[in-house]
Order: sequence, then structure tokens, then C-alpha cells
Amino acid sequence: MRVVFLGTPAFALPTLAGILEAGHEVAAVYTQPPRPAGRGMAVSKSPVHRCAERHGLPVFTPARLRTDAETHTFADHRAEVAVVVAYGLILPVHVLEAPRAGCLNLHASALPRWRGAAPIQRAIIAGDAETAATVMRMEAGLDTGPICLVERVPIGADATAGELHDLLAERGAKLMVEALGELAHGRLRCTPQPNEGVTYAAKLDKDETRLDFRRPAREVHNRVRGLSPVPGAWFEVTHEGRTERIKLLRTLALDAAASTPPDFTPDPIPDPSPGTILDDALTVACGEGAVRMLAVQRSGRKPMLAREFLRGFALGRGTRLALPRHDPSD
RNA sequence: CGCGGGGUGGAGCAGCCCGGUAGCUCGUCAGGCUCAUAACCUGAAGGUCGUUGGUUCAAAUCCAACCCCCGCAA
Repeated sequence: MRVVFLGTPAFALPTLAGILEAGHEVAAVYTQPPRPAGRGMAVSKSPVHRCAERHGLPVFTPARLRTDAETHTFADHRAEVAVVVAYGLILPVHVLEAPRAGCLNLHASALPRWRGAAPIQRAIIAGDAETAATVMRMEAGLDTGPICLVERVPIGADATAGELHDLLAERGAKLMVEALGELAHGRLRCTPQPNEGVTYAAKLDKDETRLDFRRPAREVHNRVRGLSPVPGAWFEVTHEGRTERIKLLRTLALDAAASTPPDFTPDPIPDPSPGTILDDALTVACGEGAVRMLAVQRSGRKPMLAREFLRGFALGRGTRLALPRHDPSD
């Protein structure tokens, strides 16, 4: 089929590649315009932008689609179908109606749960045991369109957002290729989303990335893996007179009963309040239970395993980690 | 020119301010002791201290330029 592809981050890459491999004609690729980003604020092109250029595809990077000029440009691609994967702009009705066979969207959740910006992270932070890759037809509402294909995916108890992201990007790509195949033969069936079970996956806020060890261990653990590897959940510790931010990339949740493994805690800490390091293996007391740090990253350093970190950074039992100030509105 | 941290044997770090024969915690290899545990003992190998140039009797350490990695912010 003749398709226009709209996408921006790495999540969209497998789908674009899959569409090309399947032999579809990609008439145009839309992606977010290059912006000053990263260290030094260097202007950089989006992952989809670079991938499209490698394949010699025409790239369009309008700042907005809601103009007559862009609407006409889009219509001129004469696409049979538009495929949208994490594009970053709302498509105006005129654009949605331009392709003869409609617009398909890949979304990384089991709709109608986690409509919106950060479905993968939200599902993990919430402790969901399962999610899905979903292909739906697009309509004006935010991720409200009828569902065409779904592939359910279990979320392991220790799975990170990064792992789930890669998995869903791959599974979703296959699903989208399958959907295009069905669509080409005019037999793609869709069913409306249920009205119940709707939740929204709000964009991640910076304030959410700081860990609060007063929360139960399971919650802390879910936040760590839901934000790993980016943007990363972190805490602060004062080391040799300097306050340093340390990201937690991987943890082990120890429920209350199992929070004191005999091999590392010869003597109990007198007052194991939340934020206290309980042993010499980076186990931190939480509101309920404890979490053990398995992989961390100091600012300015590379990610490393807990035991490597400990060789160069004294963070032994009894240390109290700083806790965020309580936010009354929270 | 957005702010900042860092590049030292295989890993993680100290040493740099106050130049003068490269150190710590591990890992690896050999041997020993034990054979419950990331055990213990002895010995060994392994480093152009990111690169280039400068200052100096002498530079990991001071100065300049460059390369690379990373955190924040966007």
C-alpha cells in the first residue's frame, strides 16, 4: 500500500522498518522537527528522521499540521493509509480524513487502559501484571479509536520500562504490518473500545522521578523499574561533603518479612526508619519492607552494578538517605 | 558558545590544590588450606596515568589545545 508514516522516537523505528520490509510504498515520513537538545543544546534530528534519511525517504517536519498549507501538502501524498506511531502531534480532522483507507495507530497499552503519553511507564509504575501492543483506527479523540489488533504481553515483576519498550516496539511493528496486510485485502476488522476501564497515562513529571523511601518497598521498586533506564528514579546522598544524585536503575523488592537476609545483616539497625541503609549490600528501608539496589548510576558516571559502585563509594549500613520534603498536595 | 562531573593495569575508585620512583577494594593466574557462605592464606602477571604540545632538573600532578564518556537543564 501507499502509506504516509508519522513517528518520532525510537519506539517507532521497528514499525517503519517493518513497513518497508513488507514492501509497502512509504510516500512520506512525518516527524518532529530537529530541535536544540542534549548536552550543549546541539540541534538534533529525531530517530525516525535519521532512519528515514538512511532509506532515502522524503521527510517532513512541520511544527504544526493545523494549517491549510500543511493540510494540502499532506493530501498531496495521495496516501491510501497513514501509520502513526508516537508522532507527538495531534492530527487535525482534515489530516485524519485524507487517506482513503484511514489512519492506523500503534499504542503501547491494553486500551482503553493507559491512553495517552506514557503508557509503558505508567503500567509498570502502577504494578500492572500485563499490558499489550494495540493497533487501532484513529479518530479525533485521544487514543479512543476502535481496536483492530491486540497482542497481550505479560509484565514480569522486575521488568523495566526500557525492556518493555523494546519488546512492545517489536511486537507492535509486526502487528502493524499484519494490520496493513489485512487492510490491503479489505478485511481489517475493528471493534470499539469498551467504555469501562479507561485510564490516562499522563506525561512523566520531573517531580515523580525522585524516590520517597517512605512508600512501601513494592511501590518504590515499581517506580524504579518504570523509570529505568530513562529518565531514571533517583535519591540524594551526601558523600565527602558534596550532595550527589544517584539514579537507581534496578532494584530487588524485599517484602517486610524477608527484608533482613541473614548473610548481610548480622545486627539489626537500632532505628531502621525509611531511607536507612540496612546492610553492606545497599538495602534501603522503606515504609514497608526494603529494596536492595542492584544497579545504580552516579551523576557523571556510567551505570554500574551495586558491587562495583560500592568499591569506590562508601555507602554502608546505618547511612540515612535524604528524603524528599513532604508535599502537602500529594 | 546553557550548567556541571569524569577519562589512572580487566572492574570500581584514591592520588592532582601543596610537582619527585603508581595506591586501595576487587577480578585474573599459580599454589596452599579448606571443600556451608561474594571464604581464607601465600605468590605472580598486568599501567604509554585519554591525546598532543608547553613549563621544569623532574609532570598522573602545573599550563594550553584537542578527543571521548556521563549527569542536569531543554
